[in-house]
Amino acid sequence: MSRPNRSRPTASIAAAPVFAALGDATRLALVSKLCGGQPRSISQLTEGSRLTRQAITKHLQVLQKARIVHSVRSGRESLFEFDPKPIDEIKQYLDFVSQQWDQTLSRLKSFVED
Amino acid sequence: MSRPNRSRPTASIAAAPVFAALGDATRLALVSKLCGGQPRSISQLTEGSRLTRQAITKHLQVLQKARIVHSVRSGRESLFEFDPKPIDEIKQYLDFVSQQWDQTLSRLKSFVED
DNA sequence: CTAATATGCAACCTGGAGGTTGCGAAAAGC
DNA sequence: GCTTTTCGCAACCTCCAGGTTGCATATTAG
Repeated sequence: MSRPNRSRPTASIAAAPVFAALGDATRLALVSKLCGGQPRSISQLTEGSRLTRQAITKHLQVLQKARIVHSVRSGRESLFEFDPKPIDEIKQYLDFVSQQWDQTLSRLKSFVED
Repeated sequence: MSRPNRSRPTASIAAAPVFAALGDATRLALVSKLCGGQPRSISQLTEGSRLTRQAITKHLQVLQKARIVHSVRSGRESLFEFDPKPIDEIKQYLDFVSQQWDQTLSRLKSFVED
């Protein structure tokens, strides 16, 4: 069988859409609200913002396409709830990057100490 | 003095530009190359890609504005090297999000067990 | 039933992201 | 000195993200 191939960068390029979804202050604020666990309706999520409900709706759909969030219809309102998997995945990618960099630093250190 | 104010979401909205900088497959590939520690010139970084050198240059400038990378001129070529701080910062934000979610799960668990 | 609430859908606008080409200038090779 | 390399700058193009307004529809309240 092929190598286990743990977290090589080529595969992690799939993380780009998740990063892109988080690359907006409005959407980051939405994630911060929803990761607390309580599902909230679009109107509730619009409440604090100066943006329109439709703008917030579009942002929520971007988050939903990145699977960071999903919606459940309940009566006349659609409730959005947080989904942790994509964020765990990009954390793995960032850990890979940090680890590569730390290896560089330790190689440099042992070279200087030599 | 004002509260220590550890990692509340409002402050972490400053992470949005860093996420945006990582929200592109080309730039993710550049980061993956550079986090290995070896500084590389623009031509070297263009080598594998199907894009133009100027396109790669623009991507590098985006990464540089997000402080994920910085350039040093050396003769006729400008070498880019990785900078770990912004990535550490967004890792902290993601840890905050995961932690919030985990607290929700444990609250739910203790409620069910009750 | 009627009114208020919550949402969906569609058209529209604007700015900037991502990419290209063309040209000029500085460094290095020969 | 002449020729490559390597890069920077600028103009230009296309497309979509982000935002708005307007209207239609379903659901709940009274």
